[in-house]
Amino acid sequence: MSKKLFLIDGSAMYYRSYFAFSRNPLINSKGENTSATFGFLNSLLKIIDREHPEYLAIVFDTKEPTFRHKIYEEYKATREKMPDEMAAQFPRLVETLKAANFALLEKDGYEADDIIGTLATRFASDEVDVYIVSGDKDMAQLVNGHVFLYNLKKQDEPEILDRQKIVEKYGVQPEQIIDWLALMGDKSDNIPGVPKVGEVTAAKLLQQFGSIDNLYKNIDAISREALKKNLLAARDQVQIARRLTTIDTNVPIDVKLEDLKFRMWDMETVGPILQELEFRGLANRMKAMSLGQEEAMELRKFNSKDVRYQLIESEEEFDRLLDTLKEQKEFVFDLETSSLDFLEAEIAGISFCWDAGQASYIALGHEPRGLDRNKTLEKLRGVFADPQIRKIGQNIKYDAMIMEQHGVPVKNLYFDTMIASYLINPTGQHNLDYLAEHYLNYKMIPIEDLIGKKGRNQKKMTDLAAGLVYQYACEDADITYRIYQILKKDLKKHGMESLFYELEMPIVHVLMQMEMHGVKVDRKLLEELSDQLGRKIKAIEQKVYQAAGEEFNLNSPQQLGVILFDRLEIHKELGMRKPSKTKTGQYSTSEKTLERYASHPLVADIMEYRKLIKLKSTYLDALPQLINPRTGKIHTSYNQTVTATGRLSSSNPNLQNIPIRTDLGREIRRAFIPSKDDYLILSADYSQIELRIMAHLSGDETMISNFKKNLDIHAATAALIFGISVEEVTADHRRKAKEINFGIIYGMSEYGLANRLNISTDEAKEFIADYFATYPKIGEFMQRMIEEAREKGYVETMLGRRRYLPEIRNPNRQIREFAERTAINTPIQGSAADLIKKAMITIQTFIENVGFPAQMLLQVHDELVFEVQKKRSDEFAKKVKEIMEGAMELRVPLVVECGVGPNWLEAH
DNA sequence: GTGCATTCGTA
DNA sequence: GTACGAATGCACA
Repeated sequence: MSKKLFLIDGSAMYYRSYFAFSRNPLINSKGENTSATFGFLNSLLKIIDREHPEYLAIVFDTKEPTFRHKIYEEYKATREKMPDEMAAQFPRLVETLKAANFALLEKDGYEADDIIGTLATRFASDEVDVYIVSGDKDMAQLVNGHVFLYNLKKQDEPEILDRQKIVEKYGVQPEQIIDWLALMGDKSDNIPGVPKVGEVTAAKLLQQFGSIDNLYKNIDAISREALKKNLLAARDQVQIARRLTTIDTNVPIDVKLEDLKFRMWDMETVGPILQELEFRGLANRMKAMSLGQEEAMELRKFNSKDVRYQLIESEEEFDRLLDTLKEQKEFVFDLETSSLDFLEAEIAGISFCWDAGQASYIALGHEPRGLDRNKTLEKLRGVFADPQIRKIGQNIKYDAMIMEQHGVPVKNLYFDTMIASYLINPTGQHNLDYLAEHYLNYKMIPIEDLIGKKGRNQKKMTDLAAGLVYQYACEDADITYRIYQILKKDLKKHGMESLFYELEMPIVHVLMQMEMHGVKVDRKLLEELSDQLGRKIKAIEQKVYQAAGEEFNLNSPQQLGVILFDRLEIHKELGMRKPSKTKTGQYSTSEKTLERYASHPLVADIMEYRKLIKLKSTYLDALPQLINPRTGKIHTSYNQTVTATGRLSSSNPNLQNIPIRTDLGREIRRAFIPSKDDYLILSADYSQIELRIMAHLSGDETMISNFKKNLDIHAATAALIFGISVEEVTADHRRKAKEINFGIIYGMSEYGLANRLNISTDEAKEFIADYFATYPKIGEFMQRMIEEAREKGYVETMLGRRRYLPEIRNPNRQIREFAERTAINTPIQGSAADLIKKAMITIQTFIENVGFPAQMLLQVHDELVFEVQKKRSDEFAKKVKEIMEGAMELRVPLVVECGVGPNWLEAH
């Protein structure tokens, strides 16, 4: 067997690694972006693990110009500079690679390609096969019987290209690659080719003529005149291109094969660096590899000696488990169920883990049999209800709710790995599969292996035999436990213990109560409104079709645009221009665009149609379908780990976007009613919460004093920036001031404000200048947030919630400025989220401690909605107001407005 | 069936 | 100009 020499184009691999993570960069707790280093090492390990090369070298480009620049000044001239943020990671990568013993090569004046070409030519022999890892098709010219291209693929198998595969892939022999590239040019290197000649034409020409020289000798054999003309015109250019694309295989570099011998790294040397980078999984894997046990890092499967997964099917076994469970201070529990909807879900079984590598699965609802469900759950009540035993889980709210649905209350929800991961990096992923790979470098058994792919034929857990499920279920619990051990320490390191244990975990219980209780809606009212709108919509539809002269899909912005502006050309009637086009080249037909053409009766009708159809389809028709037949109520899900800022989100349905701004839309709120006869709806909302938080965070004296005087903040702002008295403030003044106040929270630019207020950029600029003159510390605050993001890599909220902003150093202005706006907005929006969560916990505790006849129903970012017994609603409103206003001590007062009524609409 | 784009509802 | 989720159409498989 030949020995293998791997020659890796390090610069190319570095680029690829960086961009693989650019959407979701890897950031360690120090805020250092480690994406490129991680990706690079990962690729390297993959190769080594798979191929066990005897020799390996990593080759880099240098910054010095090469002989190609001398031949052709424009060489690579159009290539974009490496992003700063990417360049910043390079020294770290080199440091790591050196510590891991890799042979690194570079030489001024030569590209990595040339060095690789030289070494490949020098060392390829009957004894040594050379594999080039580059991704660049230029390298195909080097391929021969002992030189191959090796391309890493995203998943599974790498692609290995030998002579035959090159011919299949490109349509030319390796010896023809140079000519082929020269004919078609290379955009990324700024080498122009022959106009109109791409991969295919170039390959055809070479198949016909063999080489460029021969092609020009027989140029008259080309019948297509245009092609011939282009070829002739580019003749000199093609010769230059040939020289540029030819890889130099005679680079004077003093390297012997023995210098490239791959020697396994020493963990003593790389270990500390990997630890600094916080590459835990990778470090484990490298350790395993260095010990010569490549498979070891695959976490042991159920049947291996270190993992004990147990299926519990008999009462005796269960009783033994229960006895041990009772002695634990903490355990992971995880349910397998028949459905993701907690009201529908049947329990298939429960897995437990309190020691890494050991887990048990209690089969309760499998085919053909399992333990008696009710009896077993009854026996488990004690441990679940025991507040001394800490419960750990992944997305524990779901499991706990199902237990409660089955009559088993769960006390002491101590640790949710999903939430912990969310706090460490809110913009990342938090599903168990991802966490397992990220923290443990372990690939979970895919659930599809068990229940099949999504779709009609997907099985339910309860359809399967327990013997098939338990390994999967035990693995879930085991992995969750291992991740828990890591994340627990991480939270401490990040200074997030109180945020986690005192805010996020306690809120889980509150959300559970809200979701399980649900909110009553008046189905009949919704149906009546729907019928009413349905008739109106039909009428408008007919009118529009008449005017258009044909029927089309009014819901399709694409078709609508064509009808309005190509067919009817309504812009001409109005003496206006066509609207701008969207990214995908269709006419914009958004509300904002249509507004401009609204004087046309057809457009006015379409706008009305849009409004009505939206209300009907999104709310009136959707909500009744989500009423649970068992409870007669709507049970939304509150998601605690999706927003980047710390807010909750709501889905299935989203009850955080029920209309309020238009009268017709508001009517939908009339359908949200108490679930009991003698109850009322209470709505409590924070007044100007985000502005108040900004006043607090900035410490701006003027704004603080405005709030302390309990002034109408927008009017007060208007008076100050326009230099008039409060009495002189008109509605228009106030509106403008309000826009600026809001705009500031969003980190707006003068351009944005101008757009919003329909004024010139200069005027907007002036407004903003006046604003900052009025509230000087607000401007300082904004600057400070941007600075903080630059220095630390993240910004944080009042309770220490973080958001990483790697884009803050992005050289692309648009991207960078977006990050700057987020740096301003996130501490404000996120602190408001912290605040209301705190209030929710206190209110829920109050309700439960006192047994108050009230229930929290909804949270809409700055508003809480309850149902409360009529005769005690005043008392409750007072208490809620007191708690919400006292949730945190700020430099400004917090103001909460309460309203009660027979439904959500009238509670406002 | 899945994924993206557009639009529009909320704070 | 921040933060979301849902309905719809449409191009792809």
